[in-house]
Amino acid sequence: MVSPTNQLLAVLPPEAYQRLLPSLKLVELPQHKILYHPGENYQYAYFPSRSVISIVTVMENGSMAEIGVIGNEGMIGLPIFLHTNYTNFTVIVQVGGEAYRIARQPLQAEIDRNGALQDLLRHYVQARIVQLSQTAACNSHHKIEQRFARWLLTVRDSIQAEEFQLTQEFISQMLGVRRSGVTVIASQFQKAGIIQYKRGKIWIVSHQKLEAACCECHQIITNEYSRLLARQSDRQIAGYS
Amino acid sequence: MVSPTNQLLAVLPPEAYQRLLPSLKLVELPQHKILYHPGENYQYAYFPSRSVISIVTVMENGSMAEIGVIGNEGMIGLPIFLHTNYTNFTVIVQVGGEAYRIARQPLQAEIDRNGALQDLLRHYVQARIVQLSQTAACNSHHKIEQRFARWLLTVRDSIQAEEFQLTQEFISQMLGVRRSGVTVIASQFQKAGIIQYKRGKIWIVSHQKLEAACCECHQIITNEYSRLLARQSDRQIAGYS
DNA sequence: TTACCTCGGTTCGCTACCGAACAAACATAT
DNA sequence: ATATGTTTGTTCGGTAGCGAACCGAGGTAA
Repeated sequence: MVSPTNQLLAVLPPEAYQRLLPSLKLVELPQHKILYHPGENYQYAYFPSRSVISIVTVMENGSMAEIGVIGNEGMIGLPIFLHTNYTNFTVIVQVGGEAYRIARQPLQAEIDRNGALQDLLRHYVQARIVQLSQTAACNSHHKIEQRFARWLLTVRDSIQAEEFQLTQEFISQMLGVRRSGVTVIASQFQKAGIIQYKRGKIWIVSHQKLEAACCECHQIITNEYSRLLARQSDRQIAGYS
Repeated sequence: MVSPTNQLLAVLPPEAYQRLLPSLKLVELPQHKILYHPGENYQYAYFPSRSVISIVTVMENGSMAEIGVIGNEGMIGLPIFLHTNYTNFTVIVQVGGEAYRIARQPLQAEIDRNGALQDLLRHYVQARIVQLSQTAACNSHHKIEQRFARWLLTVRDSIQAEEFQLTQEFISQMLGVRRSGVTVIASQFQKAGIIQYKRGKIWIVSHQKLEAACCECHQIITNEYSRLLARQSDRQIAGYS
């Protein structure tokens, strides 16, 4: 198995990475830990390597909506890059595991060099915007079945594993639907040989079948991430000038 | 009536604004004109002053979802700022009117000075992300009635007028619902003395009642825009350092 | 053992919204 | 005035998903 790491950090040029390295600390994020409450200032950014982090919003009527899933392709901490201190969303660990943590100041210092990290984060912002936009469209126009499939694929890609610790109750909150709604679909998927699950553990049996059950949204988001997060050198050849 | 202009341009310090001025051209955007097709490179940015522009995505099943509304508080052209050339969305003029247009190069040049414009756009990106996130949540959890009310308020704020040229058919596409669904709500709103409409023209009778019919989402987005787009001088006092 | 808690399976009636179709009112061009 | 297209009003059956409730199976702890 390839050494698990974060894709954003991996595409940085060696010099930039070396400058960040002393400030990066590998931490273990426990499942369901809340990294940021609404309005809380961002003191650290996180680059997940084997964890999945969700950004969610809680509405006045009490219902919840997940508005971002960040895995090893991304970073928690855009408010630092965007000079805006905080957001009104909740940031919660969805699947526990390792992440690289860095404090605000050293990250800011590297960004302020106007080099590769700044370029990379600009592209990353665009990728997140596309992810968000597609989520907005998907939420309103696709069925629970497709959204559930997409969500599983996203988690799979984020932690590069086919099995994870997740209850249907938790999944239903992320999808913003009833728990019993998830149960019905999960049971269908299990009968169809797509997944298997048992008391809070769920694993993907057939990746292909899962993709078939999914809407186009997953592919669109994946494509956008690969387009925008190619290596610096590639970008200098093919990119904008 | 105050001179109509764009709020982003208005909060720029005079020097930065003066540098942009020779490149800014006031253009008239006709209703329903498509500014960018999916994948099309951004050659111009637009700062609406009295127009409203929508960013929409069309899904494989043919349904449409609006993922952004930009009025005089915003800009079309984030892909230029983010160095990513294009998006896969469609940009269409929703309510025709004036906008300031600027070509990619002069805008990029001013951004590259690393001054006030770059700071401002960073904040603007954050505001757009919040807008998008709230839209995603709103789309899945709020009723057509509330979303319709919110949408009208957004348009009102964007062009600072109580009356606009919009068919129910067009509105239904922006909301991603059936046209007859909009008709029913519009008719209710008219009976309740909230709006009036007639063959493609619609006007707000009671702003207060409209806000009452709306979900919290409009207020949340509005608050975020005012927080982040305060004048440079204010931000230096209260802001991040 | 007993008790308790968590997780998943299943059912009930209900509501919002869909897709489709058709009709009526209005506007514009001839 | 007549014809044609646009915009809105209304209705129909159908369905996806809701909220609430209840049950049972599996795990954990005394």
